Amino acid sequence: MSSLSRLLHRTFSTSKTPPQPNPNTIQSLSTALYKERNLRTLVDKFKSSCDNDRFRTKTGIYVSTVRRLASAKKFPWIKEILEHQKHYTHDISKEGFTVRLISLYGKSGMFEQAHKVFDEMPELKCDRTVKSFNALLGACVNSKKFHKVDELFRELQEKLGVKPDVISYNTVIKAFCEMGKLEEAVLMVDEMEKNELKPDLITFNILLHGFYGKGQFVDGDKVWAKMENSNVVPDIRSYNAKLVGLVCENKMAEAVELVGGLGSKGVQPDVHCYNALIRGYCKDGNLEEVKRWYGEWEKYDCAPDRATFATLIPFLCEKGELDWAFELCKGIIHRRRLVDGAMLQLVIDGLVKESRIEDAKKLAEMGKSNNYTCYKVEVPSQD
DNA sequence: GCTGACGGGG
Repeated sequence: MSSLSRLLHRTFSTSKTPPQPNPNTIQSLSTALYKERNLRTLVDKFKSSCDNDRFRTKTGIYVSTVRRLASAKKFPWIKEILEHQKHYTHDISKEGFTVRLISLYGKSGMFEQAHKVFDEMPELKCDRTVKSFNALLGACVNSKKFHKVDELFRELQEKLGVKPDVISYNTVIKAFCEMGKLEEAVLMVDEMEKNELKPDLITFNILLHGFYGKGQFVDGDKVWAKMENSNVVPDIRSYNAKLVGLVCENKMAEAVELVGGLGSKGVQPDVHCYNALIRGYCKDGNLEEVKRWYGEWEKYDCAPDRATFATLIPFLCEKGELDWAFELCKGIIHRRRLVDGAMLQLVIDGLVKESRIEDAKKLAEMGKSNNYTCYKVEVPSQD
């Protein structure tokens, strides 16, 4: 047990230290080759680990491995490890396992492959129920083939004789919202009700996100009213959908009021609320309010995260608030999940522009020792 | 256990 976990951790952990980054071309080429070799090793280790029955139950490792390969655009390797799964005839005949493959292909944007697995299910001796039907719809959405979703939904219902459930409808509604076809999304709700399926919290959240996100408050409020009439209790995501809409429309006073009122509704504000407000004030160019809200973190049950800094740091650089940006970077640079190399480079460039070469070098040095790949200090010429 | 549905920036 523990030896398997240790092996898994050693092999598939993402916290492996990359080699020393270097802006020099030859060096960065060798870094790229190193990464490539590393990923190839990962693929081989993954495939051989699959022979272990317990390994194949580790959904999380499948997800993180495929995600790493997808972000490196190694799509043939994704195909290699997922097609390899078909050797495990006992597993592949279980719908849950095959659904996993379909959904992993979908998350990698490989809809064609997802569809192929779905089509092969009969010959893989695997039953197809509404579960794999939904997995395929979801893969279609995740691959951003939104226009295909509705067609697939109609076509497969007939072909397979499956009866769609709430999840099927929610997936199609999501696709319509993504395409901005909000009226059609609402028509789908009518259709599901006709088929005696009740829209649930997720249905409403998808719609709220669609309408409010496009600044359509009147229709968004209609969805909200329908949600309440259906005795569906809004959660933090429902409120955040509205909040994002308010922030997009620069309605900051209403946005603040909304967040302030959450407590009395028994809803705990989360990091998305704060980021939305900070984003709004950055968009407004309102440094005072950005400062004020940033300081509010500790009063609540959340901490600034990657999205916070991704909003805040470019804003501070633009405003010439290099002191604050510099301090923030120094504080979070050892936590890679919070800040990326592009953010550091922004601050370094800002410092250089103010002729604070020593500070720029210091930050670049810190970046280097924390294995960031982006840390160039280009000293402007003196003339 | 066997994950099919809702989030944020560039």
